[in-house]
Amino acid sequence: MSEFPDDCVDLIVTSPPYADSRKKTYGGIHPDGYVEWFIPIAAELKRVLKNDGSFVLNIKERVVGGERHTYVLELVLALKRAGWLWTEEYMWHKKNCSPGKWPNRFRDAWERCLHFTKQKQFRMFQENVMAPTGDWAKTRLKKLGDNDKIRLNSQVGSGFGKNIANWVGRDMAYPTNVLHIATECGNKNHSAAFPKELPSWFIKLFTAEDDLVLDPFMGSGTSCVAAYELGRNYAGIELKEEYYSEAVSNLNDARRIPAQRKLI
Amino acid sequence: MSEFPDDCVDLIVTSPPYADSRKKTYGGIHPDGYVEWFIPIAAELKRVLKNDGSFVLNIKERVVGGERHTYVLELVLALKRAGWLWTEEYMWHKKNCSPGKWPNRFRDAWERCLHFTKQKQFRMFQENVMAPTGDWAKTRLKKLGDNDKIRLNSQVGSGFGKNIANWVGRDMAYPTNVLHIATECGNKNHSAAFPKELPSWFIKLFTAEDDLVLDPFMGSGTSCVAAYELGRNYAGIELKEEYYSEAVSNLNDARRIPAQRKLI
DNA sequence: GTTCCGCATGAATCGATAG
DNA sequence: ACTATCGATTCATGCGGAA
Repeated sequence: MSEFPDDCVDLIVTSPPYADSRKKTYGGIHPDGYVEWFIPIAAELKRVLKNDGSFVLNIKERVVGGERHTYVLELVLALKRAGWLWTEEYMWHKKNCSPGKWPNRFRDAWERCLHFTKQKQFRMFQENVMAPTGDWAKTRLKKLGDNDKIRLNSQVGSGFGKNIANWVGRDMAYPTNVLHIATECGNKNHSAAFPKELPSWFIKLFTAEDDLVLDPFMGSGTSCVAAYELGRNYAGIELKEEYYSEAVSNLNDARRIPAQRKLI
Repeated sequence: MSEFPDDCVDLIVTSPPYADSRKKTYGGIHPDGYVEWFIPIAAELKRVLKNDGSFVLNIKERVVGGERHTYVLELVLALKRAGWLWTEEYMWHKKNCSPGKWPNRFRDAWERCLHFTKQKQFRMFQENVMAPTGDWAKTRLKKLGDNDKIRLNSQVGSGFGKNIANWVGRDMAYPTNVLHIATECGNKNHSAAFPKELPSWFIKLFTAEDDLVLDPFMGSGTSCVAAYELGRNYAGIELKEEYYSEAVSNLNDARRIPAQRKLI
């Protein structure tokens, strides 16, 4: 990242390695040292980000010794001390979270999407993530699983399927700061990073076409693919050769999404 | 609270006055002094709570100067330093959050329900809050009319009708740590407290009948009414005479919920 | 062409066992 | 005494193949 000029990135959206969770692939950052490890990286991120840009950090603290570790809370405080503004905390509701049963807790079905900026005024294109509502939702929701109806009745969510584009011009509403997105599982080879819908949503919200999106922990390139599909420029950084190759492969397979579908 | 004996409360569930948000009614605790104000109260809460009890704190940080204030994060760290275990953070997704539009953020549709305990081992009755599974919904609900679905839907989490009870143990699944509950939009006089469903869920999860539930910021008594309805004992503390009277009135109107419905 | 069913899969966590 | 590994538990999703 040191080769990047100052103030050149419009949006940073990333999902860094979670503390201790991928020790086999990333070497494992210990929770107690997580903040110390992250802060110098955040300083470079702040340097390359434009003043009216945004930094979206997808992260969730792990359970250590029966309680939630506090390194994410401490990271927010440390980033504030480093000059970042903690503008908002979006919530990713994972509709299909990992199974399991334990005596003292339920399955964890949400992650944080922390939104940091360099200044109070920043670029935001709210219309780009409007979601359907009203009568439209009633008819469209019929095609969703019954389970969605039961658990998430009448919710105006954060973007549904891709064919949503057909309904442009009908009743649309601004979303909330809660995103309802399923994790990608199934027949993918790579270890499922966050679902493409997640970076897509923030890319649509915080950038325009031809803007530059950076993912400093690229992994298999989900954020970069999302940026490419939406007609944005992208930059990704990845230390692991294996992940890098996979990202290149995924980006080669990626296709731009037709313009009229970008608005949704 | 100083009159309470040690280790007498099974569950503390409360929604304290949010910093600066109700200054007209509560005198307004400034965000910067929030932790300092809360810590001595938390010490008393820790004294009166049984060792295997739980403390559920419903709270959300306000926006101050364009960014989220950090007093809630600092409160968690301070409570940990005071000996509390930060066992879990449940998320309350407000299905119908208040309308509004701002240039730099969307409507806030979630609040934290922080779960603290005194020790790793605590009482938890997971079966009491089980919800229908996806398969159950797909196969069983298909034959019901839409009205039936809606009616059932509205009762998820707050006790089902009688005929649903027949299915207990067959097609029920444990919930996640995300609660989908609508805010109560009725024309109540008091400034909107949390919906009764929220304390009800935690009361069912963390207490048995005849246990003692405490709400140290009773307000209009929502938590106490929930406890009473579920056959628990309750204690509430409220400084404002006006709120206290309203709570007494609400408690006089409350009715116990028939036993067979408590289990769902 | 639909609808239905079966199956693999996942940023998980706990408790017990082994080093 | 402390850390590392492993089995058990559990459910929404999306795919492919079958009806």
